[in-house]
Amino acid sequence: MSGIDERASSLRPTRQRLAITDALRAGVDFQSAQEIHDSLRQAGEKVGLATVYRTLQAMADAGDVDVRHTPAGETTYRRCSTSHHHHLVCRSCGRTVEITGSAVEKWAHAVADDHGFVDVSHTVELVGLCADCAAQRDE
Amino acid sequence: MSGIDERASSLRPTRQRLAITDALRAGVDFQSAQEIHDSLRQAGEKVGLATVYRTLQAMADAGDVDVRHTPAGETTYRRCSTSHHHHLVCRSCGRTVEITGSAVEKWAHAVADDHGFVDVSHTVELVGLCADCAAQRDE
DNA sequence: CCAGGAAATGGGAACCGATCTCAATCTACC
DNA sequence: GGTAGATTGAGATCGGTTCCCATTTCCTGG
Repeated sequence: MSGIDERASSLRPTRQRLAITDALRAGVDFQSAQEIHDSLRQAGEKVGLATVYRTLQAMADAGDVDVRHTPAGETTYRRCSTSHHHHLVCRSCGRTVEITGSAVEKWAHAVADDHGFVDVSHTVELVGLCADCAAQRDE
Repeated sequence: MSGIDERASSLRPTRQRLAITDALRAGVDFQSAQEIHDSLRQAGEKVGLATVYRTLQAMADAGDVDVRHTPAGETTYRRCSTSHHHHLVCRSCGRTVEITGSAVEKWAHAVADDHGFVDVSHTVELVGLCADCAAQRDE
């Protein structure tokens, strides 16, 4: 494994890979490998679980998809340049608020630029205590 | 498991828990449960692995520590309000740059405030391609 | 100070997501 | 059409985490 990565051209467009790409396109949010495997099964496509894992990993390496780890320890994937948002999660009740912050986007881009990095994606997670849970804690 | 969480007062300050708190205090960055378990062993403290996991989880629930999932699938912990920085990682060669961005900190705080959340911690990860790897890819 | 009972502990089994192995299959190209 | 090399898939395997349950520790009331 050399440090230099080959062009992405070594990926052959097999039926399985196209199916996985489709599944990613169909899902609006992050999906786990197993979820994708399931939905492919239901769609009638027979694809091995190992293939799903391998393909998603290859895509992640190539930068075609973003990767995210859920609190449950699952690895989830989403195709790049999807309408893009972050989450604010309550650590007590799990309530989730979607955030779209152009401020972070700009910041991320600026920082990356500053260090000569290109093609940068980012993951942001805010975890706190929502108003209700905070009130309960303090009473 | 009711939706309403009890006060944190139900945590008894046992020797094991104090040891784990110490280990968290000693480490400057995120540590996995197993790393903490190891360092406790080396320090002469006999603490079961299950206890380490349980305690860290309880602390995370109570908001005393931040949780982070590494790409390798490990769950790591860091005590809150440690001197705090983020990483910019090259997805090809793994080069890492530490970033301290007061801009994000402010943004995170503002967003949380806006939604009535308190005691908010955040995790930010920037993944991209460093200048060298980008040059190699394009040649 | 002591007994009772709930909370906490720890070792090992169980679980689950992810990876690896390897023979069979398919695709691209000559 | 034929062959080399990439790809696939079923099952074994691995590593991190959680569960189980008997034992121990700690708090509380008497």
